Amino acid sequence: MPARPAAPPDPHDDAEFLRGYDPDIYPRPSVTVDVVLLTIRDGALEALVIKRANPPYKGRWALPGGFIALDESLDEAARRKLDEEAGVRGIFLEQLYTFGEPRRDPRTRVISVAYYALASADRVRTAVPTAEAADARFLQIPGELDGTHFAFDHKKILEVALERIRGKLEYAPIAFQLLPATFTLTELQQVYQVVLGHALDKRNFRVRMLESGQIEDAKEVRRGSHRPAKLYRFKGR
Amino acid sequence: MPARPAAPPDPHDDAEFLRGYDPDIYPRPSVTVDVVLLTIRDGALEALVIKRANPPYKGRWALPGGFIALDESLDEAARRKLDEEAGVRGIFLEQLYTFGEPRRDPRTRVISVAYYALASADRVRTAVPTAEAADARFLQIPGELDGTHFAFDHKKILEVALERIRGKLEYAPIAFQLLPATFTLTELQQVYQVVLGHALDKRNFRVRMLESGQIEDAKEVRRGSHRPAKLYRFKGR
DNA sequence: TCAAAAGTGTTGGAATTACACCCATGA
DNA sequence: TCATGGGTGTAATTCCAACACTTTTGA
Repeated sequence: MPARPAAPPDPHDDAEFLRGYDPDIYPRPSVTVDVVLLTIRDGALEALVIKRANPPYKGRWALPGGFIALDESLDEAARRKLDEEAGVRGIFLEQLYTFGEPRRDPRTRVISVAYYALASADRVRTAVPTAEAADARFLQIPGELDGTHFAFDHKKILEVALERIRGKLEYAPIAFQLLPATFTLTELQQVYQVVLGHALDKRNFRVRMLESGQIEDAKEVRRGSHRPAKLYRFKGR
Repeated sequence: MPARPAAPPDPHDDAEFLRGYDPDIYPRPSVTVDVVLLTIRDGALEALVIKRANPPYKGRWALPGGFIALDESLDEAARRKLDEEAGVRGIFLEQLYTFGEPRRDPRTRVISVAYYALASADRVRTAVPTAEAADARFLQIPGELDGTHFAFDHKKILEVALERIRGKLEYAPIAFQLLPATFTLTELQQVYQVVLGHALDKRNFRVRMLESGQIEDAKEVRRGSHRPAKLYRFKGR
């Protein structure tokens, strides 16, 4: 759901207006983006969190994110933060929800436009250490949500992200974003199971996927100490 | 998806931090809310739009909305704008999407948190005239979308709202928000048809609704110059 | 030969679609 | 009595859920 550029305004109208315009007639809040970066590792859904090196909430876990620049779009800000704080580029990213309770940040009024991003584990190696981050790690979701001390309302953001991705999994082709370019049907099924939080029937799952027309045979196999598995590829991207 | 209040921060940590905090170290954009107020009148889906009395985009049609105050939540700001600019209170309201392209407002960087609101026609009489509004009217959606000159990216916001409500109609009980407290099954069916943009089978629709458990018999009838129709009521709200 | 994961069909029930006529009322 | 919208059932099809064993490989 990306925003399109605005239609050009009537030129005479705006030139006239802009001469006298003072942006300070309305109070301005700070605006941040926060990104829920989700991946699957070791059969579990994980989200990147960063330990805050500075107050407020020093020592607590926070989502990667930060203040937007005035010349970048919200999507660009989210991608920049993903790059700077997680070292990840070019992955699936979508706006989640905007959190704007007046006291959600003790410093001042901060409105956070939250995003969620999906990446396969092989694209997300180790988090990049920055001046702001005392530490960074992947939290198991939803398993470690309750035992962790979060900064701001970031627990809530993670919960909303989980809810969104669970709902969306059923009708949108997003599971593939959590896998490398080629994958086995068992791996795809594991993505569904881990996100949804319950087991699925193998035979029904395979028929459903193959008949959905979303994937195609990659004409390769993956070998292990067992029967080789056919590899598939998502038809999009 | 309402935002919950943030968890309380560590007090010592924040007291220390706040003494030296300068909110101006990061540039701050302006933030507005814009509300897509949808209703159904004369068998058509309509959205309230307001003709701008001042630049920028003077004379073009815009959604009700405006700058947020620093001590109100985003939801509160949207409700305030609905009250001030449409004279409507207490209706269904949900966050839609946040639009933040750098040049979407020619004055300065403005980020708009868009909402959509649903109301029955009897709750939305005439729009309230304000200093900012040269005129206000209900636009037929999607019919009049293309022939109308909009301010900012408000056409895009309307399109996203329509897309959202269409998708949501199929799994969430929102159709009732567009009807008065009691309604006939034919009226309910019309809501679905108008939003989805295509006809539905009457017999299938009725069975589906009655078996869904979402509505109950209001033990009344509506009379006209034809056979009286049973009235129903939404079980929630 | 064994362990490990891959791969494969059928059946019963539920849900969905298509489809057309009679009913009750007010004018 | 007629115009208007209200109200009703059935059959065919498709979709979904439950269920267990054989195959292929590497160690």
